[in-house]
Amino acid sequence: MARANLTPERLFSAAAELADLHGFDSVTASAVARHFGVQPASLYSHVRDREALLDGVQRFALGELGERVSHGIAGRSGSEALHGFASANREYAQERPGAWQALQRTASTETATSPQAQRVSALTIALVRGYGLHESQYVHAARFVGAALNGFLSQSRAGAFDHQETELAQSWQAMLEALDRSLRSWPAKDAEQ
Amino acid sequence: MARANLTPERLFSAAAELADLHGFDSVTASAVARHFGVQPASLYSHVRDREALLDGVQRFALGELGERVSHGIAGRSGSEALHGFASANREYAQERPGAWQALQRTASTETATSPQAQRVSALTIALVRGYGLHESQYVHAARFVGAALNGFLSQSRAGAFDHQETELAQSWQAMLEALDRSLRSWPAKDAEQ
DNA sequence: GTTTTTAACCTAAGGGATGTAGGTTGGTGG
DNA sequence: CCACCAACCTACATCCCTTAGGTTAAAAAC
Repeated sequence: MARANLTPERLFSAAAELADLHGFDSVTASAVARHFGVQPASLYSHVRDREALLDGVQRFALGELGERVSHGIAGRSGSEALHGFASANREYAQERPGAWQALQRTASTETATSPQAQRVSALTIALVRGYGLHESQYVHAARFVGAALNGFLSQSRAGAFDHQETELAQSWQAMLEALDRSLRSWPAKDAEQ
Repeated sequence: MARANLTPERLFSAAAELADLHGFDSVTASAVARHFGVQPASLYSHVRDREALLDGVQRFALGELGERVSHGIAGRSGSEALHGFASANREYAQERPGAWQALQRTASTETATSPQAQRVSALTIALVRGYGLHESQYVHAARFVGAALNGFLSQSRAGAFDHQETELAQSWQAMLEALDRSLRSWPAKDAEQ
């Protein structure tokens, strides 16, 4: 009986693929085990429990997103970087729907402090820095941008928007313009206020 | 054996309570049945399956949110209405965390077309109308506002923001100001563009 | 009030998932 | 080659979901 050579990393990426194919909710220890042709109990040599498996998928997805975002904003600033950043997010959600959904989970401490999470965070800060904001405002602006983009993608996927494709693209565009305007007019408050 | 007098509505609101107490993921047909002192199989006289149960919780939550938002924007416009709208959302997420989480599900067609969903949508449109936007822009602005607020609440809950309470409140405030600015500067495009 | 009907409940059953404990064995190192 | 170890398996207990058919409380009909 040759061994399947499971590793946590292989589990996470395979689970992400399964999520893309069948939906994030369908990712179970059993489904992943079937994918590798082993018994479900075998996975517990590599991950503590299902929660840890899904956490790992989340970190995997963060890594992929960070890669795309990094490319999307490379060499750009201001409005162009914003468009690159936003497109990277949107395309990831479209091309990796199941993996993207993993990002919506409540993050474990391990994930929240992971290099992958910190990379995405740093890239968002870099984006808003390109608008020349006061440094004390970076974190607020970054959260705003991240929230708006992710919120839009989340709500469009969840069916909260009654939409046609063209109209949705217009709403996306209008949102990017709104974000751009608000970033360009961000007040120069310093840390004293 | 007296009957428990189950109805779909009672199931949905009880499930929402359980979600608040134990987390949305813990809401199962079995848990709800235990709450009412009946066997799990009995629930299927009232809901088609677990999915339908969770859908109902979502509509229940939409109803509650709509009620709060309605009060939050009553008699207000512009920035004041925005603050009322945002506060209603934030307080709902804080006071009904489990029910709020039900809102993040992918909506069924029944839910997306429900009176509750349409009310929340109409209230959001009323909010942006108060900024004097061109009518063709209502839907885009409404989506932007809804996405930003929900995205922020979602990410703060999910641990995506490394935060302290004071800083988080400042980010929230900064976001409201950013939203206000972007709405006040929304371009007056008409439908031809 | 009594009887009949109906749908709300129950039991039984089958299938699936999760995770622990202990056993077996493939692969590595000496 | 042998010893060791961790990766795998089996067995098991517990829990969940849902269907089919049976029982019965409550509503409707007389």
